[in-house]
Amino acid sequence: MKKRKQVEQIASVERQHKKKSFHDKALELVRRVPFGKVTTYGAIAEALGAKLSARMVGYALHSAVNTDVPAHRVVNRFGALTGAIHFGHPDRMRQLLQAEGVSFLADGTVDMEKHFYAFRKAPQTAKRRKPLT
DNA sequence: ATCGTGACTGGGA
DNA sequence: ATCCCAGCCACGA
Repeated sequence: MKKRKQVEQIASVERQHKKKSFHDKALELVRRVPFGKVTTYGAIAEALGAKLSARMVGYALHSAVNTDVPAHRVVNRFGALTGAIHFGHPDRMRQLLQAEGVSFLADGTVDMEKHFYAFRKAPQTAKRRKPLT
Protein backbone atom coordinates (compact mmCIF):
# COMPACT_ATOMS: atom_id res chain seq x y z
CA MET A 1 0.00 0.00 0.00
CA LYS A 2 1.46 3.28 -1.06
CA LYS A 3 -0.57 5.39 1.26
CA ARG A 4 1.25 3.94 4.20
CA LYS A 5 4.60 4.68 2.69
CA GLN A 6 3.66 8.24 1.95
CA VAL A 7 2.51 8.81 5.46
CA GLU A 8 5.74 7.46 6.78
CA GLN A 9 7.78 9.66 4.52
CA ILE A 10 5.92 12.76 5.52
CA ALA A 11 6.32 11.93 9.18
CA SER A 12 9.98 11.31 8.62
CA VAL A 13 10.54 14.68 7.05
CA GLU A 14 8.69 16.44 9.80
CA ARG A 15 10.70 14.70 12.46
CA GLN A 16 13.93 15.67 10.86
CA HIS A 17 12.88 19.22 10.68
CA LYS A 18 12.12 19.62 14.34
CA LYS A 19 14.39 17.09 15.99
CA LYS A 20 17.96 16.08 15.88
CA SER A 21 19.16 12.93 14.28
CA PHE A 22 17.52 9.90 15.78
CA HIS A 23 20.38 8.01 14.34
CA ASP A 24 23.03 9.82 16.36
CA LYS A 25 21.05 9.68 19.55
CA ALA A 26 20.61 5.97 19.17
CA LEU A 27 24.33 5.44 18.81
CA GLU A 28 24.93 7.60 21.83
CA LEU A 29 22.65 5.43 23.91
CA VAL A 30 24.33 2.28 22.72
CA ARG A 31 27.59 3.68 23.95
CA ARG A 32 26.06 3.87 27.41
CA VAL A 33 25.46 0.15 27.57
CA PRO A 34 27.97 -1.16 30.10
CA PHE A 35 30.52 -3.86 29.50
CA GLY A 36 28.96 -7.26 29.97
CA LYS A 37 25.43 -5.98 29.42
CA VAL A 38 23.09 -5.95 26.46
CA THR A 39 20.03 -3.95 25.53
CA THR A 40 17.38 -4.20 22.87
CA TYR A 41 16.40 -2.20 19.82
CA GLY A 42 13.07 -1.49 21.38
CA ALA A 43 14.59 -0.27 24.63
CA ILE A 44 16.75 2.21 22.78
CA ALA A 45 13.92 3.43 20.64
CA GLU A 46 11.75 3.81 23.67
CA ALA A 47 14.39 5.77 25.52
CA LEU A 48 14.46 8.13 22.58
CA GLY A 49 10.74 8.63 22.79
CA ALA A 50 10.05 6.75 19.60
CA LYS A 51 9.47 3.24 20.72
CA LEU A 52 8.08 2.30 17.36
CA SER A 53 11.38 3.00 15.68
CA ALA A 54 13.13 -0.07 16.91
CA ARG A 55 13.80 -1.00 13.34
CA MET A 56 15.64 2.22 12.76
CA VAL A 57 17.95 1.53 15.67
CA GLY A 58 19.23 -1.52 13.93
CA TYR A 59 19.69 0.43 10.78
CA ALA A 60 21.70 3.03 12.63
CA LEU A 61 23.95 0.39 14.07
CA HIS A 62 24.56 -0.92 10.61
CA SER A 63 26.78 2.06 9.96
CA ALA A 64 28.22 1.91 13.44
CA VAL A 65 30.34 -1.18 13.12
CA ASN A 66 34.02 -0.40 13.24
CA THR A 67 33.39 2.55 15.53
CA ASP A 68 33.49 3.00 19.29
CA VAL A 69 29.86 1.96 19.46
CA PRO A 70 29.51 -1.46 21.08
CA ALA A 71 26.96 -2.63 18.53
CA HIS A 72 27.30 -6.22 19.64
CA ARG A 73 25.55 -5.33 22.89
CA VAL A 74 22.30 -4.71 21.10
CA VAL A 75 20.06 -7.72 20.57
CA ASN A 76 16.41 -8.16 19.85
CA ARG A 77 13.77 -8.44 22.55
CA PHE A 78 14.26 -12.20 22.84
CA GLY A 79 17.98 -11.91 23.23
CA ALA A 80 18.63 -13.24 19.76
CA LEU A 81 21.70 -11.92 17.97
CA THR A 82 19.83 -10.71 14.92
CA GLY A 83 22.63 -8.38 13.98
CA ALA A 84 25.25 -11.08 13.87
CA ILE A 85 25.22 -11.18 10.10
CA HIS A 86 26.73 -7.71 10.08
CA PHE A 87 29.81 -8.71 11.97
CA GLY A 88 31.58 -10.37 9.14
CA HIS A 89 31.41 -13.83 10.59
CA PRO A 90 28.20 -15.37 11.97
CA ASP A 91 29.84 -16.14 15.31
CA ARG A 92 31.69 -12.91 15.76
CA MET A 93 28.98 -11.12 17.69
CA ARG A 94 28.45 -14.01 20.05
CA GLN A 95 32.14 -14.28 20.69
CA LEU A 96 32.41 -10.61 21.50
CA LEU A 97 29.65 -10.97 24.06
CA GLN A 98 31.06 -14.10 25.59
CA ALA A 99 34.37 -12.32 25.92
CA GLU A 100 32.54 -9.86 28.15
CA GLY A 101 31.14 -12.61 30.28
CA VAL A 102 27.67 -12.62 28.79
CA SER A 103 26.01 -16.00 29.18
CA PHE A 104 23.75 -17.65 26.67
CA LEU A 105 20.81 -19.97 26.98
CA ALA A 106 20.47 -23.34 25.38
CA ASP A 107 18.68 -21.88 22.37
CA GLY A 108 21.59 -19.57 21.64
CA THR A 109 19.98 -16.38 22.87
CA VAL A 110 21.46 -14.08 25.46
CA ASP A 111 20.39 -14.67 29.04
CA MET A 112 18.39 -11.47 29.29
CA GLU A 113 17.53 -12.11 32.92
CA LYS A 114 21.13 -11.58 33.84
CA HIS A 115 22.40 -9.18 31.24
CA PHE A 116 19.61 -6.92 30.07
CA TYR A 117 20.42 -3.28 30.62
CA ALA A 118 17.52 -0.85 30.91
CA PHE A 119 17.94 2.86 30.30
CA ARG A 120 16.86 5.34 32.88
CA LYS A 121 13.95 6.52 30.82
CA ALA A 122 10.79 5.51 32.63
CA PRO A 123 8.96 2.71 30.89
CA GLN A 124 5.76 3.87 29.30
CA THR A 125 2.88 1.54 29.75
CA ALA A 126 0.44 3.62 27.80
CA LYS A 127 -1.07 1.92 24.83
CA ARG A 128 -0.07 3.24 21.48
CA ARG A 129 -2.25 1.18 19.28
CA LYS A 130 -5.18 2.62 17.48
CA PRO A 131 -8.51 1.61 19.01
CA LEU A 132 -9.88 -0.05 15.91
CA THR A 133 -13.39 -1.39 15.65
C1' DA B 1 11.86 14.46 -5.78
C1' DT B 2 9.48 9.43 -4.73
C1' DC B 3 9.50 4.45 -3.30
C1' DG B 4 10.94 0.45 -0.95
C1' DT B 5 12.87 -1.70 2.79
C1' DG B 6 15.40 -2.84 7.02
C1' DA B 7 19.98 -5.54 12.91
C1' DC B 8 12.14 -4.40 15.43
C1' DT B 9 7.92 -4.72 18.12
C1' DG B 10 3.38 -5.22 19.69
C1' DG B 11 -1.38 -5.77 18.65
C1' DG B 12 -5.10 -7.58 15.68
C1' DA B 13 -7.39 -11.06 12.97
C1' DA C 1 -1.03 -20.89 18.07
C1' DT C 2 0.33 -18.37 13.33
C1' DC C 3 0.22 -14.66 10.00
C1' DC C 4 -0.35 -9.92 8.95
C1' DC C 5 -0.25 -5.05 9.66
C1' DA C 6 1.08 -0.48 11.25
C1' DG C 7 4.26 2.74 13.06
C1' DC C 8 8.90 5.05 13.60
C1' DC C 9 13.59 7.01 10.77
C1' DA C 10 17.21 6.88 7.33
C1' DC C 11 19.24 5.83 3.09
C1' DG C 12 19.90 3.85 -1.53
C1' DA C 13 17.91 3.12 -6.16
